[in-house]
Amino acid sequence: MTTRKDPLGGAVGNEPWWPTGRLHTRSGREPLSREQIVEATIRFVDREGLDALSMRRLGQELGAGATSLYWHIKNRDQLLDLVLDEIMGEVRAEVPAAQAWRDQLAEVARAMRRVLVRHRHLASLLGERPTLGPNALEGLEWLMGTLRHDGFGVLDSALAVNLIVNWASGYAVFECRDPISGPSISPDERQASVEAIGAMLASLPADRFPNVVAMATETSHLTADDQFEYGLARMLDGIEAHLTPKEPAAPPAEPS
Amino acid sequence: MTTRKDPLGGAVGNEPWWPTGRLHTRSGREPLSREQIVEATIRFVDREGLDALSMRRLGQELGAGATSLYWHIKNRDQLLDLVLDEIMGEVRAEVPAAQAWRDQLAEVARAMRRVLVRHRHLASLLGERPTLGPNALEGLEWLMGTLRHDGFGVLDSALAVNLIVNWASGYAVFECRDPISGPSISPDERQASVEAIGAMLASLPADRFPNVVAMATETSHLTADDQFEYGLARMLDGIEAHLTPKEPAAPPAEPS
DNA sequence: ACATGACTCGCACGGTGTACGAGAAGGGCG
DNA sequence: CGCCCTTCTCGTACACCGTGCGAGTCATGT
Repeated sequence: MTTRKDPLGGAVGNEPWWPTGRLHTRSGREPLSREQIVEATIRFVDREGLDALSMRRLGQELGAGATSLYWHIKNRDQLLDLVLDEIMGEVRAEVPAAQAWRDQLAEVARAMRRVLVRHRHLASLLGERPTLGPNALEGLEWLMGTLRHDGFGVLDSALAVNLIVNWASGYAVFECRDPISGPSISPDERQASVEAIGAMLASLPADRFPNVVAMATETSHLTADDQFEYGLARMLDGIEAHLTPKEPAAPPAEPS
Repeated sequence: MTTRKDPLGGAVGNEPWWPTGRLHTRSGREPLSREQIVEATIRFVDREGLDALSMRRLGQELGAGATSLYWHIKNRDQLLDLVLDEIMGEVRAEVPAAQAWRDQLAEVARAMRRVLVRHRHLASLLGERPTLGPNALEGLEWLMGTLRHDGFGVLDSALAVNLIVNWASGYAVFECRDPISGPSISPDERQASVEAIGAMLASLPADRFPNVVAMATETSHLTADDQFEYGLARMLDGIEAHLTPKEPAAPPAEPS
């Protein structure tokens, strides 16, 4: 509400574009900000895991008191919503722009998986709370736009986008959940869990679980990328086969 | 130090993680049992939600002290593992036996979604912990067996099963996640909340989110079943198209 | 009669989220 | 200059959490 003159003639009425708030608190440090808290939360959870996250520990991470955070965020749940939307922004930021709808959907799926695997301890949040933040909506809007520009109808775009994004998210969540997968954990951790699960599967009676044992042995050379690309290809094949014969590059398109 | 025996399968070497120890009551009165605790947990969470679950409240549900439960279960996490495997047993129990692989996979996907929606507050657990319990393994073994019996190779079966089960689980988790939590169990109420979210999306600023708004309005008549069946059909189409024309023996052959 | 094993449970400890209110400090205004 | 108002931090407090520990109860084996 400060009515200060804007020397550069900015159009802002309420706030200058540069923070004019106080620079020092009684402890001499810059005040917290919501962005700072969200960033610190992501950093902390990436490093120590989601179970280790508490408001007190997060306060320590920021060199602040635990309850100081509550001036900037409503509660812990809202903080997690902000965190989730932030990494949805990461997805949106790093998906390459492709020409054809098929490549576009594939790149979105890969970017979603890449980001979730990078923040593997945050992936499980996707199963607990809806992602309706501004970044998620903006990404959805953009992806819908590219498909429509390729000649997809609204209904076809919605179904295809929903299917691809849902599947890629779910795949990544399960991949991050399962310690046997997840290429971003340290090798010794991964080795330990692989051996543990392998030993468990080996302990299964081969007469009662012949197919599971066969599966475990014959798929041992498959990486998570292999299975992801397999599913992605099958899904895009199914979508493509279901399209009406009229092809892209046609602005108007009607759902079948 | 007291050297008490406990019914849990402690000191595991290559044993599966689930408890293998037996328990039997000697007293005339019926004491607690692991099955009783698991059943009460499912009942409680279905009624009051996952956040309301605590060992003290669960003890009240059973008319027992909170710490009495710890004789039968190792800790809360193991209890949730048991709960998850129990509803995996529900899935296994109610999937109809079909003849063709395509119908078989479809019925498994539908049963998975049906059970998770029935226990909607438990669905999010799937995103947090792997499901490697005996019921899940048995169902996996059985499904792999049916596909192999239909001529699928081990690798093809594994990829297809993994894809379908992962997708159906993820879809159901997200479906259960989106409706606002509450005592609503009936599908009508659930559908109502889905429509409420659709209405919220349709009220977004149409100039900034034209495609999202168009999607929300044009898909308002779609039920969750419609979208599930759409995705299921696309996925099975993709799998079918990838099969070698005649019979099994299709190596992974992953495109890039 | 006595020991033993199978359970149950009260207590306590250190942790959690967060409501509350006291305080500190910079900016605006007299 | 003093004074207040807004902004922001944080210590304290409260109810609740998971669960380790050991004492207590009771049926059964010998």
